Formats: sequence, structure tokens, C-alpha cells
Amino acid sequence: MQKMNSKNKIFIDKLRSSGLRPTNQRVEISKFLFNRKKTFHFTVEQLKNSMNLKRSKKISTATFYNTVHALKSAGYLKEFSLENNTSYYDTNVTSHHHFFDNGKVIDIKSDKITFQKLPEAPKGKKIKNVEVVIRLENNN
Amino acid sequence: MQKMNSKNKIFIDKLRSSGLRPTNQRVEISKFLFNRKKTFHFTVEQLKNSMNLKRSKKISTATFYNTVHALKSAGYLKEFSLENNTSYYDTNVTSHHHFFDNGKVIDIKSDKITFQKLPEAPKGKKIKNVEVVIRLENNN
DNA sequence: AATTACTTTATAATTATTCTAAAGTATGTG
DNA sequence: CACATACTTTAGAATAATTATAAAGTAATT
Ligand SMILES: [Mn+2]
Ligand SMILES: [Mn+2]
Ligand SMILES: [Zn+2]
Ligand SMILES: [Zn+2]
Repeated sequence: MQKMNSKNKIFIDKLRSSGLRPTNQRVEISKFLFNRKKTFHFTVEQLKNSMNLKRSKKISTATFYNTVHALKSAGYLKEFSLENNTSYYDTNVTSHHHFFDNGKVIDIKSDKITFQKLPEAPKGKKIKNVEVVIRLENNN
Repeated sequence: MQKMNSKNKIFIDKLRSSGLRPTNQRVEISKFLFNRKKTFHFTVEQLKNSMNLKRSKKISTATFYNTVHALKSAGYLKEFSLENNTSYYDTNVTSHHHFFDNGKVIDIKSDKITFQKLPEAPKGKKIKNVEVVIRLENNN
């Protein structure tokens, strides 16, 4: 049974509105993802490793994937792709930009980049969003 | 043995300068990739399927991967990532932008997008490149 | 308490990719 | 040209990320 301390209400609500019952595993995942002040960028594997590291009874891989997918479908997480092979997820679900520095992802707020010129969408199409990736390297 | 008709010289040269001997399989792949007027965006699986479709003796998967990787390392192909799970390659190796419309990739020339405001790189870093993806949807 | 519904998990399956090792083909040398 | 050496192709095995399956666990409903 779930002790419904109102401290966790916000994390439980995200699960509920994603169509998931707030089980213990899911509440822990939701807290781990959303109980932070800064945007969190992660892969499912990273999430699993960092959460399971400090646990005696591990949460299964399938539960991580299922929970992340449900939260994504409900709009609480955004999936993106930088390097191939792995999906990244972002707790900042607004359309925004990124620095990408050797595997590390940093948010750039939308208002930090503005355009002087943008192409029009091909006929029959319209623009859904415009996202910028700025790749970094060390100077010297 | 390779009949060195000068018609294929340019495709053979790309292989040579990628450190690959111009075998028949490789020359066919090089021609398929570079003997076109428009930019070509592809996954290795797509490349393999479309080339092998019309062949009696199929070129092996490993040869496709090896050849694409060598051409990429030599700078004749650029790898990029849009949706997860698969690497895309681009015969336009300059830094440029893309429309992305439901799996379909279209080049946007660099000069079609200009910036009014761009953030500075974090200290110790400098900007390697800035690439934009414009996601499209149907208007209706 | 019994029934039903949803969850978790271990494990199998799948997909994209890379590795391996054997068989094939080309190149260099005398 | 013979032979040795070097590089290539390929089928199939291995790997990594992800998804599917199905049995056992837990919660909700009656
Ligand atoms: Mn991949
Ligand atoms: Mn993937
Ligand atoms: Zn972000
Ligand atoms: Zn392109």
C-alpha cells in the first residue's frame, strides 16, 4: 500500500496522469526524475544504473523502460537523439536548444537564440518546431 | 582486376583516399552514393536494401558498414542522428541544416538560416558548429 | 475472502551494429 | 608465370539497446 504523504503528491500525479498506478518503484523513478531544480538529461541505462546503485532490491530494466515511455507519452519527458544508438530523455519538455560537448548535454533557453532568417516550410507543410544543437570543443 | 575506365575515376579516388582498394563492391557503393546531383541521406540498412535489390550476388552487410565507415572517416560522408536507433549518413559533409518531416530528411543550405542572437560557449570551450533541425507537420 | 485488474520481473526476442575467422582475390618478387 | 604475402569479402557469432512475453506478485473491487 502506498502511504500518501502529500510530499510525493506531485510525483504521484505525474504517474496517475500518465495512466500509471503509483507503485513504489514508479514513485521512486518519478521522484528521481522530477525532484530537482535543473533540467535532467539521461538515457534509460544511466537512469537505471544510478538508481539501482544505492538499492538492495533492484528495479528491473523493463520497469524503467515502461515508466519512462509512459511519462514521455504523457508529455512529462521529451525524447531526443544526439549521437546514434541511444535515446536521450529530457525533463525539459519545451522546445529548446542544446549545447553538446563530448557526450554532455546542456540546455540553452529558447530566448538565447533568435533567428534573422528562417526558410519557409515546403508547401502543404508547416513548421512544428526549430531546434538548434551547438557542438562544442575545447579551445586552445 | 579492376578495369580502370576513367568514368569511375572520381569514385575510385574517394575509396583510395579513404584507405580502401577499389574493389568491385566498393566501387559500386561509391558510385551509388556519390553519382547523383542531390544530397543523399541514408541509413546503412536502406543503402544495403536498395543496392542489393537489383543484384543477383548480394554485397554483404559487413562490406556496407566497413565502406561507409571508411568514407565517413575520410570525410566523404557525415553521420547524424535524428530519431534514435539508427545512424543516418549524409553525402553533404558541410555543416548545414535540415528539415525533418516524418522520417524524410531535406537539406537546408547554411545561408538560408542566419542568427540574430547566439549564446557564447562556456568558458574553456568554443563552438565547433551550429546545426538546426526544423521539424515539419502537415498543415490542414 | 474471492475475483479481477494491473505490475514487476526474469528471460527471450529483436534490431542495429560490430567482430571474427575462414575462404577469396589481388599484389609483389624472382 | 609460381609462390608468398597482403588485403577483402562474407557468413555467422557477438554485443548493446530496446521491446516482448508470460509467470508470479500486488492492489482494487465486490
Ligand atoms: Mn544504433
Ligand atoms: Mn536505440
Ligand atoms: Zn534539454
Ligand atoms: Zn543533409
